[in-house]
Amino acid sequence: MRAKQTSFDIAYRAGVSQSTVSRALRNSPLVNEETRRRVQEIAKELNYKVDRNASSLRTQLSGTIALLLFEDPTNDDSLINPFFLSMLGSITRASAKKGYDLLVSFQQMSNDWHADFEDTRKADGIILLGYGDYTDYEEKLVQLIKQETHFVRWGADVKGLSVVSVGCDNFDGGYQVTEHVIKNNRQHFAFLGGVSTGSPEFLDRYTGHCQALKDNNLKVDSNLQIDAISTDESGYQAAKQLIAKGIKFDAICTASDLIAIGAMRAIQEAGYNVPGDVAIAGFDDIATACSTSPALTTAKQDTVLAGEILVDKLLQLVSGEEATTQLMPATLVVRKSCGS
Amino acid sequence: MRAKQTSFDIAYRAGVSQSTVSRALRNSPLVNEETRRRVQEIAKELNYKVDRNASSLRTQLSGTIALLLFEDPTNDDSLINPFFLSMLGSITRASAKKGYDLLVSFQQMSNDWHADFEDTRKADGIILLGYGDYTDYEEKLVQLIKQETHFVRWGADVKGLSVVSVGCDNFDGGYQVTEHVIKNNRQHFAFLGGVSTGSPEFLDRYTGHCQALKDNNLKVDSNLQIDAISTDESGYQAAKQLIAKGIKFDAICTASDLIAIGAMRAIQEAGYNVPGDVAIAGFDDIATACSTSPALTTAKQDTVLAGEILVDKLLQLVSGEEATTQLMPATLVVRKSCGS
DNA sequence: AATTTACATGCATACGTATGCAGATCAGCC
DNA sequence: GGCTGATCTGCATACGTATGCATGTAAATT
Repeated sequence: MRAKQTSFDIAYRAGVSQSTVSRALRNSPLVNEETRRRVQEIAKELNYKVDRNASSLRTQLSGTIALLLFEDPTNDDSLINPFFLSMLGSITRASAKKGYDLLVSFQQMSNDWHADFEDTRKADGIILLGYGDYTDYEEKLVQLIKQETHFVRWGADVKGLSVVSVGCDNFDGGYQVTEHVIKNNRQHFAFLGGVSTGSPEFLDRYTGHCQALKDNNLKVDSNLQIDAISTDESGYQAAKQLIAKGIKFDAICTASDLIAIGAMRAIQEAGYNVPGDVAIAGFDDIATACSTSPALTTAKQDTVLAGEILVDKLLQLVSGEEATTQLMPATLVVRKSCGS
Repeated sequence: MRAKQTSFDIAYRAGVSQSTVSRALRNSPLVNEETRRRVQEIAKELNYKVDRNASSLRTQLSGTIALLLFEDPTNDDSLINPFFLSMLGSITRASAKKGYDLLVSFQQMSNDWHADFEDTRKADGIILLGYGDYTDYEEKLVQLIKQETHFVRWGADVKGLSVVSVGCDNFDGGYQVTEHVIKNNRQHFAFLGGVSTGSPEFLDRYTGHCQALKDNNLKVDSNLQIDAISTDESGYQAAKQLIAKGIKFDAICTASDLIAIGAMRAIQEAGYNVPGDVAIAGFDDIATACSTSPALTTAKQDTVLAGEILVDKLLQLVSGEEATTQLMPATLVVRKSCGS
């Protein structure tokens, strides 16, 4: 029916050549003001849109960013970490703001991302999102660098690799939260979240936590640290394990809000009052954090800002500029779960 | 450095023509078994990937699906309804399974989606996701149909339009949940969720709710129905409003989990016990639903299945086949918030 | 008037792939 | 041996755009 319009159709209608149409639509200074307006008007009238494939083929630029999400494989497939979903939302908005489309993909570590996205010219650059707790992750990054892939990643800085990372100051976040809880007169701290096996992010949060304890002359009891991955179920189990140990504690710091939420449930089911008997703190500030009862005190990672920075840095790389790793502040968000 | 490989490079290495390479890689029966294997081997070795733009330009097929999310503009930007995020996840997986890429975009109603995605050849088809509670939404659909856009939408069937919709049986879901609560010996029901101004989905849930009441000889008190949009804050406010009315109630059904979560908070803060004094039921079964305290009884919409069906139907349309509107069952998920 | 300059347009082509058509090779058959 | 048919390969071209180069025109300068 309504056959697709090409730049030739516009050219015919406007009485100019196809070249002029192309130039007019891209606001080339080469084309006369009056001509430009006429062409653009006709294009608008006919609802003409540049064929992205032809354009990309010619310019070798796709105008698209690929967002690769890789999740903890120990997680249930259907559950996507809400923190990353929030990042996804902000990245979508940030790229739209820059006029880029966003290709979203859940990825396997096994794939060759450069080949899959840059060689195919599906995307100009890649954003990596996910906790970096795989053994072969670093090797993957090395490969990407060698292939000169344009990419940035969310997460802690990777020592020794010239990778652009945008991450949150996990150490400081863990420190702040813990210090806040200490001020609420807690002395016996537990920590839930993978440390030995977990992601570097979790480890940093734990390290910050421990530092805050030390700075306040409190003891770090490794018996009160229990591994957990970032699901509320895992937090629930970890908390039950913790209770079962029978060691006294009056505060739980966690490596993520999901863990905290699960822990809170376990603690409350065990008959303790939060924060009366036990203070519980999270990390991330996911949307749910303000809907728990009591509302969760946590360290906020600003996902909106993070999304924008990731996109900005990636586009810098794409356009051949340098870009630097950046650490974003974590902000203490005080709610009810740790007292005042 | 590592210059991009083209099919000509492969052809040269394999000692055949570019045409043969193209055919071999697409598994054309025209090409000799032995040749095919050799070509594919070399391609793999050189890590060659077909240029998607060139391929799409030639075939006029993008191998991409566009997912358009439009949200209730009354919502805060940064908050994305977790139900839709869950759908996004399942749609991403479903399209990957079909070998399609997914372009994600938050959309304004004002745009011409056909022009933006099909005319640009960025996508072969479109999936619409969002509550359909705008006045100009139907007009938008009419336009899409007229433009012969390939699209499917999530939501209730649209009467009078030949649109492929995949939606949940909201009426039945509302009915089931309400009936379950009634069986737990509740008599005075409140309902939170936009009815007059809201989406057709919310209205259906309410209608099912009312029908269940009637079938059980219970009264529908319109004073106990309060509008709310799908955020926990809105649910919180609505519940406070409800309490302020001073009318007796022992059960609250809601149009969404987020509303239920907000309502639960308000109810608990007011000193009531859930479910002892007041039963609270949700709708959707978002991830958070099992992490509230008490865990939320709700009507589950199977997002994984929904995502697959949406993608399947869209691809049917893209390939020129017919596709039909489909209603998916809602499943009662009994947890703790309504008694047993 | 001749020459330069500035500006605006068109011509021709390349981006990398997919495919219709023609040609080549070879087996099988009368 | 000549012919048909089957099987495989290559040639040539089109998809729709962007851009280097050449061309054309009018104004400005000498």
